[in-house]
Amino acid sequence: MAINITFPDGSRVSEQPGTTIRDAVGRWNGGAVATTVAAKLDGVPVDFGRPLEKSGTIEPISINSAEGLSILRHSISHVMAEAVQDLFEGVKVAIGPSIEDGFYYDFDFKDTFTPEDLEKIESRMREIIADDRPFVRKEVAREEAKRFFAERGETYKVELIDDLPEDVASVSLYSQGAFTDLCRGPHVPSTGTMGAFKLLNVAGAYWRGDERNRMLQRIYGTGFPSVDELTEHLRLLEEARRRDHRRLGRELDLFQMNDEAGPGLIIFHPKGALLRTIIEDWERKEHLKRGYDIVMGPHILKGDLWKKSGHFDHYRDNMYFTEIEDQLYGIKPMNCIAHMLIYKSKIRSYRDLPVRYFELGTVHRHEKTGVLHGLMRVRQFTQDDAHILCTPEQLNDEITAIANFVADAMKIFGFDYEVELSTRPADSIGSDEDWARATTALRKALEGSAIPFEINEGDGAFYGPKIDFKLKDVLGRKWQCATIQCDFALPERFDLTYVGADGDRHRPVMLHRVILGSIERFIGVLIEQYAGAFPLWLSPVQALLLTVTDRHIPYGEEVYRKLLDAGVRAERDFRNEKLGYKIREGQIQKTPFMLVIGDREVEGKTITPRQRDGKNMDALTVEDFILHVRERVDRHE
RNA sequence: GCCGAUGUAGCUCAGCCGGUAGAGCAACUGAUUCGUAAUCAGUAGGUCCGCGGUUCGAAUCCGCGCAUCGGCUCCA
Repeated sequence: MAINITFPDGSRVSEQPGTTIRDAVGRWNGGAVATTVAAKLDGVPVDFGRPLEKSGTIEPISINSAEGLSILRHSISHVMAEAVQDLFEGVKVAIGPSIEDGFYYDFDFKDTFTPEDLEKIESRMREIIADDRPFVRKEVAREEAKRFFAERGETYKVELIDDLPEDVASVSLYSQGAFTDLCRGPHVPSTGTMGAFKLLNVAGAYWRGDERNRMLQRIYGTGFPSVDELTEHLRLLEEARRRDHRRLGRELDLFQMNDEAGPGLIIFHPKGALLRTIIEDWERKEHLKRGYDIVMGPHILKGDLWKKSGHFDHYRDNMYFTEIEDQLYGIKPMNCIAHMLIYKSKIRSYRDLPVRYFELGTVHRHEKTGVLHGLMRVRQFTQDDAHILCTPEQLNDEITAIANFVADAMKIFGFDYEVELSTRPADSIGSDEDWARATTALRKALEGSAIPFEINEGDGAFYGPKIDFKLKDVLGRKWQCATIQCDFALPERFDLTYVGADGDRHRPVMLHRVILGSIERFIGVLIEQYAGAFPLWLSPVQALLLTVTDRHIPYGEEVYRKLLDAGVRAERDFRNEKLGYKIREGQIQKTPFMLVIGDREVEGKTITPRQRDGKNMDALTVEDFILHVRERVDRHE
């Protein structure tokens, strides 16, 4: 009896049961077969060679789609696992999924894999690919699969099967040649369909991502349908290395990290400190404009306060402590405590709310050595932190205003971002009702502004749920910067109150929020975003003055003076070097403007700006140049 | 914190099987006074990450520690 198959374009064909999807697709559109790696049968991804059993819809998955790419990479990971087991005796396989930029497979092996091993594995993979072995799917009973892997000593697979929900009666196995893996699939039809791949590096990874478990060896690789796409991806990796803020930070003389000073501590050089000052000045201005008050708190506060706040019980491992005259003091990892003390300094009326306390607050957090990374992850950093105390009724407007603030800031710096809502973690304080209220408030504000978001279960702060803004840089990498946290717990613990219109005392709600997050991290992201070529308004040096010969120095000094007086950040290179040499150095430093001063300029009382893109502006007076710079700085260019 | 790799001049890197350290760029000095990405010549520069061990002798081999890099866990 024939069955009816519907394709995405609406066309229907009649097929005999047992016909493969491949054949059906071939009859529908012969051209599609070559680029198809699998298909969705009634919306469920399955192998291209799967026989049809009943009527339904088929949607081919192209190797050029995101889903197809993921299937390809997953298949490559199986081939890699086979190659590894071929080459090395006693390797156990764990898991090997496709990931955003490629794939990995985790192995348990007594020896360690070296970069040379990766080459050997790649060669063996090419042999397997040349064999063009089909990926064969087999559905077996759960117990049979367990026996199968137990006999082969594949204890990780046995554990995976044991942990399946009880109602799962059977699992699927995929084999290519002699290698069989527990796998949901689908896979590409055969090992001949592998596109272009490359193994990249080997790293440690805990079994099931739990640090209490055994550490396995993870081999990372990437794969693409074509060699060209692989080459382009490798070029992007190279580009990322070229933009690395640690490298540019040294080359542009922005900051250093110093072994003698200690890990995770940044020393800002004049240009880095200037860049930071520009950003911080912008922050102060923006916050005052938006109704925040600037405050400043101490770096250390008595231990009892940290006990009261819950930090001592829930955040102690991340804190540093010191002792003064037998009194325990905690070095602040967050800025909220002092802000609450400011709130408590007098009786507050509902008419005073909301209050918004802003501080460029420098905090210290103990980070494990292995996580430190340039400016992105450090032990001392400064947050553009604020705490807003408001009535429950004001909560929505305040959260919305912060989200708008984030949107405005990200626009100025040229970033896209994604939003996540993180809910209550296991280790936390406060009542269930308060957590529910806080989470709802955050969600409603996002929904009210039609901001799309994803839920990140159990990832909130210990005192409240949070909205995280993950900023995306030009290379598509994501960074956590802005965050809004809704907190009913700390106002309770510190007994913060306001007098309501009814004359009674009420509890305010506290919002913790940062816009750029850590200034250090944000600068790191900015360096990579702009590849060190900062826009004019941020550039520590906006204009570099270059003399052609020594006789132009007096006029050069005059110009330099005028620029400084006008607030233009200028530097001089009046050395006795050829112009081309000075320009090369200025260009390497990515200076927005180089102002050339020679006979023509001295005579006409002008300067000739050379832009970073290599083009010259027409000669103009210093005054006109200053106006030009000011206009562009005002537009945040 | 865990797994792995790495650590030589300011930077990038070479240095074989253990025999006492080298290049390019940068720096400094001199000459050159020059118009849009590198003028020429010379000089100087090293705790070979640190400590200990093996050895007649260690940058090189071994151990411990520190730091960095790539990941994992964690996170702004």
